[in-house]
Amino acid sequence: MSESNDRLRDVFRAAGRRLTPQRRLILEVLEESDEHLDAEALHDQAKIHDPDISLATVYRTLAVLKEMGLVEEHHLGEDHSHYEAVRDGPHYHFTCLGCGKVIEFDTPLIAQVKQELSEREGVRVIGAHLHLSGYCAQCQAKKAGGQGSNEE
Amino acid sequence: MSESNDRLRDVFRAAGRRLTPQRRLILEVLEESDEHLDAEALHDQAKIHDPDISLATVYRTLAVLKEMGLVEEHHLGEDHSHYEAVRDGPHYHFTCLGCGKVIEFDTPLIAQVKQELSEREGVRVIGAHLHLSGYCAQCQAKKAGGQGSNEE
DNA sequence: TTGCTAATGCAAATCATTCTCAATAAGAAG
DNA sequence: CTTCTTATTGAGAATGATTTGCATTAGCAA
Repeated sequence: MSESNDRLRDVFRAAGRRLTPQRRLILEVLEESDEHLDAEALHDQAKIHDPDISLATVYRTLAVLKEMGLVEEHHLGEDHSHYEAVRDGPHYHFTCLGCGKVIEFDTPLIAQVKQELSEREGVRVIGAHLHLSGYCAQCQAKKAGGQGSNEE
Repeated sequence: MSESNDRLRDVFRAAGRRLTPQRRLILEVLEESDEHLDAEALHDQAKIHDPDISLATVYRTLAVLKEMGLVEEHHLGEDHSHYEAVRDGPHYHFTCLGCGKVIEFDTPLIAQVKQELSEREGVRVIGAHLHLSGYCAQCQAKKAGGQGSNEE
């Protein structure tokens, strides 16, 4: 317990930052969640383990983690942000306009788009967000079948 | 002037909405702008022609136009929204993290991604937002050349 | 022209996010 | 293990964007 515990601390030290229990907690909650949490949901989850953690700290930590590349911010709905721990490679999102479900996917085609744009415009591409929207299979069936609305 | 004037009105009527001078003005400002205006900039522009138009009306109209498919909303920077009149086909954005410049581009590869995802997941894709970020040619040169910072 | 009701302007209200500041605690140094 | 420096925290006020309530105005169908 005295050795593996310091991996994350080293990452923070390398970034010239301090590893606090709050930061560790916030990152853990994000990593253990399958969802794309927003700041408030994240705060709620974190409060289970540390009832005193403040929303301001959540936002501040999110900014730090984002800067360190450990977390990504997404604008999925129309309003506020959602956050996600960076696991493997980049991936993209599809949101169902009917039920709100989010499907994650990946595709090499985006790398091609980056390549294409880099050559055409001379830019250096660092980040890519792709957000598709439409209707999932279930919601299509629902609309086609009957006009009964049993979904909010 | 008594005939072409009603094109837009018909579009509104078909949507069960009223065409007001304010709505016409807001759409005109958006259509005549090359930029991706935010609500406040749009309000400023609109006030030139109608000093009494309110910011609330700008937001309300933007929502209506978006719903009618005449306008698109983008999250380009990190904070508030920018709006753009829908002209032709879909197109995508690159934002320079150095100077904030926005480059618009199009690519058939996104259509491929849609196709791919539709087949794989059975979804029906309606909208697509692709937002790349990085550094434009000038900002790369600036960073490489000297450390002189002449840019905010 | 009339009447119904959507749309407007204004100001107050919300919502998400950031900031201020005194108190606390991480981590480097001794 | 104690000390010191200063980044980080919690609480709440502040900010900025967007929305809403309400009384008034004005589209547009009849």
